[in-house]
Amino acid sequence: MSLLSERKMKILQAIINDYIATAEPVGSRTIAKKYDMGLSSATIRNEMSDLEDMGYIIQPYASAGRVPSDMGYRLYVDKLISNLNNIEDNPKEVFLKDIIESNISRIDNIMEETARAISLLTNYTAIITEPVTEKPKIKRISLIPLDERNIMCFVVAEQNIMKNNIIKTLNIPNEHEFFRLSSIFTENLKGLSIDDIDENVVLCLESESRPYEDLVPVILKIISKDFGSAENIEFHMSGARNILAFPEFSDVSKAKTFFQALEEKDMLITLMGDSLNSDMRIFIGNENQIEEMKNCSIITASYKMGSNSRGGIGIIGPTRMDYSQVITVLNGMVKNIERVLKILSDGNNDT
Amino acid sequence: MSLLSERKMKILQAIINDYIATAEPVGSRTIAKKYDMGLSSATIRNEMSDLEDMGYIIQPYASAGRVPSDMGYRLYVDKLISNLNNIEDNPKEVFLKDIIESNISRIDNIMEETARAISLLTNYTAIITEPVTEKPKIKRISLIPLDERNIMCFVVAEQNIMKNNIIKTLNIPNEHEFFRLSSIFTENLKGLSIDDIDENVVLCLESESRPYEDLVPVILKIISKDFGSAENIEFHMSGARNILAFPEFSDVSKAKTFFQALEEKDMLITLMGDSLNSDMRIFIGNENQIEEMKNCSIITASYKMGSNSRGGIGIIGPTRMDYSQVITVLNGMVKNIERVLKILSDGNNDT
DNA sequence: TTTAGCACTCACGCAACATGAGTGCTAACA
DNA sequence: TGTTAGCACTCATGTTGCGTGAGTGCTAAA
Repeated sequence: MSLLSERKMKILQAIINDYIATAEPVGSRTIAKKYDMGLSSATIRNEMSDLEDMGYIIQPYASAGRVPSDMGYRLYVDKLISNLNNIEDNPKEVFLKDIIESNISRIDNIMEETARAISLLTNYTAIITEPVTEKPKIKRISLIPLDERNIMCFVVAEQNIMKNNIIKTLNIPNEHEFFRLSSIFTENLKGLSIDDIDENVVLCLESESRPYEDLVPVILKIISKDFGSAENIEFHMSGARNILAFPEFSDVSKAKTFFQALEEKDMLITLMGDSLNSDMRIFIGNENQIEEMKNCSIITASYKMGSNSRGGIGIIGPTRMDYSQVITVLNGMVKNIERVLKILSDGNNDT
Repeated sequence: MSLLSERKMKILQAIINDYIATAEPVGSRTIAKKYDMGLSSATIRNEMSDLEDMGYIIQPYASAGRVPSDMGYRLYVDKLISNLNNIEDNPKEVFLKDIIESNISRIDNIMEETARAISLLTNYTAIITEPVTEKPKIKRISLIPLDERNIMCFVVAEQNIMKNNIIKTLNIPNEHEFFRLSSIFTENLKGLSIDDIDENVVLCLESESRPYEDLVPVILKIISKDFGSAENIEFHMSGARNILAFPEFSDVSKAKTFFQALEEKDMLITLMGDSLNSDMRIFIGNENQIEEMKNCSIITASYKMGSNSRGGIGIIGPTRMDYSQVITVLNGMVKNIERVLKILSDGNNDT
C-alpha cells in the first residue's frame, strides 16, 4: 500500500495509543498537547484529514475526533510484528513462570491456570486448547477391574496422553486374566496409530484374547473415539466477564451476543482451528469470520508439545485492544507452556 | 407470624406472579383487571396498604406500584414447599431424561450436561457439584508404567470413584513388578478409608513392596490428597450469562459483580457447602450470606449416590425468580441424576 | 365493608436549549 | 510551500422544564 510519512505514522500511532487507553474519539488538539510533536493542532488536523482519506482512521460523526479503522490497526500491528525479533525475557514473563509452576500436576490444570493467567494479565478473554496429537501412537493399554460389571480401560499414547473409559460387560475376567489381557493388548497395539490397526492386528488380538475376544471391538472403538478425530478438543476459557469492563460492551445486549457466541463450541473450533498451523495470527475486526465478533479482535498463537502435538492459545478483546501487550504476553505464554509441558513429560523435577 | 386472610394471600400471590413476569412494580388496577377477584382497585389498594404495613410488599417510591419484599417471597415459597408432596412425573421431567441420557459416559459429562439442562430449562444460572463421598473406602490401586521416569497411579474407591496421578521416580520397576506392586497395595489397602491407614499398614506395605518401598509414602500422600479433604470439590456451572437477560442486571456494573462473585471458588463452597445436609434450601435475597448476591435468590438441592455420597445442585437467579418452576425442575433433576448415577454404577445398560 | 371520586405524587419521555469538543476552511506568516 | 491562527460551523451530550400517565391515599357515599 501507500507508504506513510514518518509524521503521519507518528500521528496514527498517537491516535491508536490514545484510543486504546480512553475508548473515546481523539481530536487534533489532544494529540498536539499530550504527545508533543512540535506541531499545532491545525497541522495535525491536516494530516489527520489525509489519514482519513487513506482509510486509516475514521470520523464516527461529523464533528467528532478520529478513531482508528481496522486498516489503521492492521498497519500498526504489522509494524509491531516486524519489531518482534528482539524480544527477550522480561519481568512479566518471570511472573508468568511463577503463576504456572505453582500448579503443575495434570495437564488440564496447566491449561486452566494458563488461561487464568492470560486473562489476568491482559484483562481480555483467553481461550486455550489442550494439545492435540495427530493420530498418536499407542504406548500401552491397561485393563483394571472395577466391580462385577465394569472394567476400566486405560489407554496411554505417546506424549503420555491418557484416556480412561469404562467398559460394561458381564464377562469379567479374574485378576490374572486382567494382567494377561493388558499385556496382549499392549503388545499388539504398541507403536501403532489408529490408522495402522488393520485386519491382521484385529485377528491376532481376537485369537490371543480368547475367551474375552468380545472386548476387542469395544476397545478398538474406544481408541478410535479417543484418538481418531480432532472433534473432541478440550477448551479452557477464562476471563470472559472481562469484556464487561469495556465501554464497547456497556450495552448489555452486545455483551449478551458476545457471551452467546463464546458458548458455541463450533465457533471456538472455527476460531482456534487453523491457528495451529502458524505461529501467530491476528484478526482485526472484520477480518475474523465470526459474525458476532466483528467488533472484536482475535489473536491466536500455537504452542507445540513434543514433536507432533500442537495446541492453541487465543485472546479475544475489543478491536481497540492493546496489541503490543497482548502480543508480548502471548509470546511469553507460548514459551512458558512449552517449557512446562516439557518438564512435565521429561520429569526433570520432582514433586 | 401473623396469619394472612385468604384474600390478602391471593393478592400477594397475584403481585408476586405479575412481578415475576414483568419485573415492573404492580399496581392495584392491574391486579383488579388481570386477575379477576371481583374486587375494585380501591379495595385492593386498601389490602395492599395492609400488606405493606405487614412487610410483605414494598413501594419502591411514593406513587409507584408495589414490589414483593424478601419476606413476601418467603411466605410464597413456604406455601409452595408445603404443596410439594403431590408432585409426580410430568412432561418436563421426561424431557430431562432425554437430555441427560444422551451423554452418559463419564461422570463429569453427566454433571456438565445436567448443569446445561437446568440453565436451559430455567434460564437461570445452574451450579452442580460432583458427588463427594466422606472418607470413601479404597477398592483397588493400580500402578501402570508410562515411561522411563513416570508411573501412573490409579486409585479406585467405592462408588467407583477414580483418581489418577503421575508419580515421578527414577527407580522404575519392570513389567512384572508392576503387577506385583499393584496387588500388594490393593490387598493391603482394600476396604480401608484414609483414616484406617495406620502404622501397621504402612510397615506392612513397606516391607512387602521392597525394593520399591519409597513408593509407599508417595502413594499414601496421593490418597490423602484425593480422598482426604473435601476441598477439591469439582464444580460445573452453566448459564451464567443468562443473568444478562434480566432487567435487574441491565446495569453492566451489577452484572460484573455478579460474574466476579461466581468466579470465586470459596464463594461457591460457602454456597453449596451445607446444601448437602438437607434436601432443599432456599435463600431469598438478604437471607443468603454472600454480599454480592443480596439481590439474588439461591435454591440448592442435594442428590445422593449410593449410600454415602452426596452432591449438590444450585440455581441462582434474581430475587424475582420463578420459584415454582425452579423447585419443580430441581426436584426432577435430583431424581434424574440419582437414577442416571445408579444406572451408571449398576451397569444395567450397555453402550 | 366496599366502592367511586378526586387530589396529589412522581417516574418517564420529550423538546428546547446551552455547552464544548472538534472540524474544515481561509488567510496570514516564515 | 508548509505551518499556523482565527473563525464559523457541526453535532453529541447534558440540563432544564413541562406534560403525561400510572398509581396512590383519603374521603364520602352506597
